[in-house]
Amino acid sequence: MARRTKEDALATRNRLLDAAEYLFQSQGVSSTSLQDIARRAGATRGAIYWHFTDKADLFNAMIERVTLPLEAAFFDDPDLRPNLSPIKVDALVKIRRATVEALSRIVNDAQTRRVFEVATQKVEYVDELRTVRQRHLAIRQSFVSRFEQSIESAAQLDGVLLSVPAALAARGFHALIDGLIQNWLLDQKAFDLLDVGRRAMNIYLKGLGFSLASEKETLPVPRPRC
Amino acid sequence: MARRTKEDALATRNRLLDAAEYLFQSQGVSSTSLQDIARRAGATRGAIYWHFTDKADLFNAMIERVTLPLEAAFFDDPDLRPNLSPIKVDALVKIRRATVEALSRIVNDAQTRRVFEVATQKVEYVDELRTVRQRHLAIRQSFVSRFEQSIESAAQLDGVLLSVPAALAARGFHALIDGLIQNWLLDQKAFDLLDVGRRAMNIYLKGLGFSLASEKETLPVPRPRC
DNA sequence: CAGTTTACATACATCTACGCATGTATAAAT
DNA sequence: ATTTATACATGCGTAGATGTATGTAAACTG
Repeated sequence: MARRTKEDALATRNRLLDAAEYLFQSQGVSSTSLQDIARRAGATRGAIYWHFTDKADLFNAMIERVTLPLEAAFFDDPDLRPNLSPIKVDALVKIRRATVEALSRIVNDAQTRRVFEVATQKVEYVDELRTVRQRHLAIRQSFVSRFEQSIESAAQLDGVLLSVPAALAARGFHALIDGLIQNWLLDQKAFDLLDVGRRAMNIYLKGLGFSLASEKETLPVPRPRC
Repeated sequence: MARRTKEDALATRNRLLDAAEYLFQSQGVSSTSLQDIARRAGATRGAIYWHFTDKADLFNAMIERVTLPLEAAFFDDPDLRPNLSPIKVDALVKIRRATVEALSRIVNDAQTRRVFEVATQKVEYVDELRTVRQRHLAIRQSFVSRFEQSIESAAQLDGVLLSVPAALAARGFHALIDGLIQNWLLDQKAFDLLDVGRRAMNIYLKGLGFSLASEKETLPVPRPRC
């Protein structure tokens, strides 16, 4: 067949990724053949081997198509960067906002949801996907570290003295949110992710000693150290 | 070859399951062939097709070999049954004990850990494993319901008034513990599951309004309603 | 406008898994 | 002591799936 222009090629690539996304979600990664993907994209395996080296590479590209923007949104948000100015704004507000934002993205954006579902239920993490797994671990660590900084900063600002190390508190916070997401993905009509997520988050933060003044998305009122 | 006695047959079956457990963990379920499993068990595919109908059936048996005893331990424990006597013992103590028990089982029992790892990372939940998935969902719901009962009962006993419905509180509690387990399974040297689990649990319960008098495994001192 | 590269399609060769059918030696039943 | 059912082993056919090699027409380059 004929050679296409660069935009056509990119479109083909995206159609392949779209097809992979759909088929991976409905049949699982390993039982989806490259043939299946090509067919659904209206192409042949030749196109796949042109754009990707193999199935693992295709999978990786599919993941990054949604996670890269997601990470960028999280890590580039100036509201979320650890702020080093002498006058601190409440880091807790940032955490709350970012968490709710992440949850609502999963609930509302079908593509994000599909890819998360694939990544958590429809793939086996073995040797050939080791790079994907390692990236996942690194990202997770970044999240936890940022939570840790924010919690520490917020504790200082609000005059809260933590009963556990901030690192541990952050680990728990992440596990709570991650656990909710995964459980929701397993059975999406079991509960309302946004509502339960928001309230469970507040429970946890309250357990850490933080006031819930900012629970209603208002700016927090710093409390004097008790 | 020769027919074996019933105990021999059972031993063969267990060797097959052992082999599957090991190979599933190290290579993933779908890239492990029945041939691989048979070879590692010192048998042939014939033995597998005798004991199981297919790979999904084998997988299911492997899962149930560890989850059935686990569920039995949890649901048959008289200490954990919702107690209907007028004089209630603190349900929170039961929850704490059961949770710590579950965590330490995962940390200390290699087989449990292997199977959990397979079930969460090394398998794709698609149509043929639908029954496994549905069982998983049902079990999870049982856990959450029991947590809900216990939280409600504990709140009544301790004079705590919950800021959220008990069902929601239970959902969050389960997500926290489940999230910690899954994250720990992904990177087991990232943190100490038992320690972090215990303390994160206490943070969450404190956020629900419960006193931490029983944190040190002592019996709780019921507080008057404030 | 000839040559080159791109963006695929087509064809081929290999490999491996699965399911079933059949063989078989022994334990258990009668 | 037969007979029968059990607990496997062996062999066969078939059906994809993967990777690579090769073909090709159009876009791009000079």
